[in-house]
Amino acid sequence: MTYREIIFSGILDCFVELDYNTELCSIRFLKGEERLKETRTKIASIELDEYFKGKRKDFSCEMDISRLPAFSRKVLNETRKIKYGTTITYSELADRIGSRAVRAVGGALSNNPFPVLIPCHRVVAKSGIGGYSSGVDIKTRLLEFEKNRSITFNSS
DNA sequence: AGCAGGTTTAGCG
DNA sequence: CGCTAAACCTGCT
Repeated sequence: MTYREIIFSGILDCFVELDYNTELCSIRFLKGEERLKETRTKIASIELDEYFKGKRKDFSCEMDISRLPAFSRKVLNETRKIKYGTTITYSELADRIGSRAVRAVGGALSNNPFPVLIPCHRVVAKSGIGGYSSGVDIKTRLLEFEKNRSITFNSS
């Protein structure tokens, strides 16, 4: 029994698919042009939708990453601490978990099952934006969006 | 074992 | 500044 919800992201101009089991198990961006029907009943879908509408900065929903390798879990848990509208580099993230495996950090991020919820887009290269498994264009838009939105949050 | 990464640094033009 | 090469560590075959 698997359950699927779809929301639309205006800022990314694409649909986003959330797969649930008993818990949320994956998030991905849909590339196709086709119109899809949106459904938002689960907490993660609702919170993610609010995020895309600029009404939410952090997430309360549960994310199960227990089956991932230990190193990946460390990386993702550390990534969750990065605040809205800010960025750190791959090497800094490696430092924070007491490792020098900057490349492996990138590898762990590329396997992030919950993009946006676990803000791997906030990890950038020392010079340049770095990569993003769903496409660097998405990463760029997310960062731009958060940067502009931070100003709004602070001044309101 | 071997290999490929969402990197980084240094070295050279 | 741009390009190349090598070192770094983890996870998959």
